[in-house]
Amino acid sequence: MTRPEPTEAPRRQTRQRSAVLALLEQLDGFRTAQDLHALLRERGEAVGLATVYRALQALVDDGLVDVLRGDGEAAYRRCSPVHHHHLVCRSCGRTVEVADPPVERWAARVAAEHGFADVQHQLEVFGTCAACTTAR
Amino acid sequence: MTRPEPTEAPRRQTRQRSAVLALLEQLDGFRTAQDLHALLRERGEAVGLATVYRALQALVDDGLVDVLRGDGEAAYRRCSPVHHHHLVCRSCGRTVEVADPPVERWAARVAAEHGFADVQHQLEVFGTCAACTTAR
DNA sequence: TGTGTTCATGAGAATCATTCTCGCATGACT
DNA sequence: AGTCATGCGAGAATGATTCTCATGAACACA
Repeated sequence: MTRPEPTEAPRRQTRQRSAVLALLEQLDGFRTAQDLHALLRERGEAVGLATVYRALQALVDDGLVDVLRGDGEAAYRRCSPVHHHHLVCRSCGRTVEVADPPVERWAARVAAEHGFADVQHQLEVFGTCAACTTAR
Repeated sequence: MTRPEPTEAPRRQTRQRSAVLALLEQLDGFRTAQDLHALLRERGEAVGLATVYRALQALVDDGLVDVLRGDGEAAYRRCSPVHHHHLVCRSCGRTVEVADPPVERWAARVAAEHGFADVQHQLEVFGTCAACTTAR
């Protein structure tokens, strides 16, 4: 009811897509597509930039990766498939996944009060992590 | 301690900036810079696109306008200067400002638990408003 | 109210991330 | 192995935003 998925596209497994996912698995924090592309090249994995974008989109569609839109460029991160939010260090990018049932309920209630239906919400928390705070 | 504002730039009042702000006052919902530019031209207000961007940035810096980054393009809206969040209709763009003390506390607590300092958060709720729901 | 200094404007070029095009390569399935 | 749709790569195209720089307008002060 929330996700009809009419044209269930058969996803094909290729070296490039595996490489992108594998790289994301090792990283901890949000990275831009361009960053990921550069990292792959450094490691000798020859992957085109357009392909990185396509792979990331596919992963996002499959719910394996989350997107964060900072100023101008989008950042991606391997995430758990259950609904959650992020606590992101604005200095080093380290990220913690956090759940918050109260916010879910609050969003639904406020939306209902104003007559809004089919509600979604996005919540991100930014701060400076302990390591970065002491390091300065 | 939260806003040092070291180089308090003297903001100059010009016809163009007033026009942008005046237009935003009349509109209800988030609009892109390009939209605003087009609207101004329709109304006979000759304003350059670059100037619209500059004016919007200034307004955002002054806390008079809020930004929303959808896919690719940023949207702007005249908002109250107190901290709040938005309930946005994804169909017609109509927007309601909502406050939520519990979320504020929750964000602060979760951040503290993970050792994060200097915390900020962004929360937006999207849905379909009553008018758009019945109109379909 | 004149006048100079300084900041703002505008047209178009430049930048930058992202997407598209299209010919070729390669998975998946028989 | 053979077929064939799907994915890939390089570079062009797109589209939003920012920059450049010569000109114009605000503001402070005499």
